[in-house]
Order: sequence, then C-alpha cells, then structure tokens
Amino acid sequence: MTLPHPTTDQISLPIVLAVLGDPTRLAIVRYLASKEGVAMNCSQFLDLASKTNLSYHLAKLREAGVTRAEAVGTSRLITLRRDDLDKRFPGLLDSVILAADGDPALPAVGTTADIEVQA
Amino acid sequence: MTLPHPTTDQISLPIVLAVLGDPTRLAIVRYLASKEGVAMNCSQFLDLASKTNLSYHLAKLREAGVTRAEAVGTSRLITLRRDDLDKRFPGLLDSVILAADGDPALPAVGTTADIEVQA
DNA sequence: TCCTTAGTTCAAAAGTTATTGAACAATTGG
DNA sequence: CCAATTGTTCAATAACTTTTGAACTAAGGA
Repeated sequence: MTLPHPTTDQISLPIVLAVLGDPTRLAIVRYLASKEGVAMNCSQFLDLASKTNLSYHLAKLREAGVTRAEAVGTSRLITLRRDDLDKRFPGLLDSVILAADGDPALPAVGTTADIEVQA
Repeated sequence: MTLPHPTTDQISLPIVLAVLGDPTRLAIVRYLASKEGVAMNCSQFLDLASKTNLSYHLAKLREAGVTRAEAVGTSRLITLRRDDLDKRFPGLLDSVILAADGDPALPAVGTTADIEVQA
C-alpha cells in the first residue's frame, strides 16, 4: 500500500473546496487544526462516522492534498498539510477554519468530550 | 417568482464551500469578482454552460447566499454578495479568488474574449 | 397583438459521492 | 503461533448532483 499524496503544486482548488464542503471532512480538518502538531490516528474520529466511512473520507482528504497520512505500525498518523496549503492557497485554510469556528450551525471542536486525546 | 435568498446569518459554510467546489460555479464567481459593481445577467455566462444548466448553477449560488439576483424586466441582475460573505466569513472569498487566480489549472478570467461586457 | 428575448421549470437520464457490511491485510502483544 | 487492534478494500446500494431537452412564463418592442 502506497498512501499516495499529491505534490504541493498538484493540489487543486475546486477539489479542496469540494472536499471541505462535506461536514464530516470539515469536522476532521477543524479537529486536526485545533491539535496542530499532534499526530492523530483514524480512530480518533470514530464519533464522526463508521470505521469504513472514515477510511473513505480520510482518503478523500489525503488525495485532495489536505492531509498527510503516514503508516506507523498498524496506525496511520494523520496531519494537516498546513504548510503546503498555505503555500499554494495563502489564507484559505485559516479563513475556512475561522469561518467554521464562527458558524453556530457547526459543532464546536476541541471541546468534544468523546474524542480522547492520546497521552 | 420570488427568487429566494438566505439572510446573511443563514449562509452556511459547508454549503458555500461545496457550491464553490464546482468549476462552473467557481468560474462564475471569479468573473463576478473581477467585474465587481457591474451587474451581470445570465447570458453573460453562456460560454460556461447551456442556458438550462446555467439556470441551475446560478440558482445554487443564489440559494447558498453567494450571489444575489434581482429581476429587472426579463433579465436577472446578478451580483456577488461580497459584503455579506465578508461579514460572515472574513477573508474567505478573497482567499478563494486569490487561490483561483494563482491556480494554473483554472482558466484566467477577465480576459475571456467571448464574454461581452455590457456597455 | 404578435414576436422575440431572457430566463425558469419539469421530468428524465447520467453521473458521482456517500454509506454499509463482510472480508481482508498487517502489525503488535501475549 | 494466536489473538487483538487498526485500518483498507470490495461490491452493493442509497442518495445526491449534474446535465439535457421540451415546454413554459413574463416582459418588451414592432
């Protein structure tokens, strides 16, 4: 298994926007952004969707260039590709996250009790 | 016919992102942004899609709160809801447009010869 | 009034994306 | 080695979105 990622200049704006337009994936990205530096694994998001469905959404995020996933043992360490996104689309990620935090229709992140942060 | 628009605070981030994630609609928005202040009508976008399909995409943009459409005679005057979007999601529209302008995979706007600007 | 222009609506078809469960692979710990 | 854990793949289905053409409405001009 290769876990393919696009290079920075292969990241496409319409694809990134469409990928972030899904509430489940937006929630994942917000959570990653709120824990930047801390590598997450897939099971951290099991409150958002089933295991298979998460695998699907995380693959979409990875293939769009929004996240990076590296295999470590039987886990995947998932991180936001913030540097690449900022380089390619300056200000976009920040404004999306700011907008999400300010949208009362979206759930707050970082305060969700049922997501356990790894020690 | 009522041409319904969401109020500013009804504008939803995931919906806006999903709506902008379609290349045809992104092209419309970029064009509107490049001609800000100039009201466009639907036929200005006929190079992007068929008349019916345009009607569909323009309705999506309007329903998402990205554009405003007012009926004037038999035309619709279409404008970007920049103030509302900036109020609701600061920096988002600018970074999307900047990103689009910098994405070599997307066509340039404002130079398209087959879109005629009304006198 | 009749014709044209501008755009919408509707129903159907085509295409795409999301969700599911069962089966699978790979690593780790006992 | 065996079992548990972590996540993927596959095929099916469900749900949605996009595109189309034909029929329509509404305004404006001749």
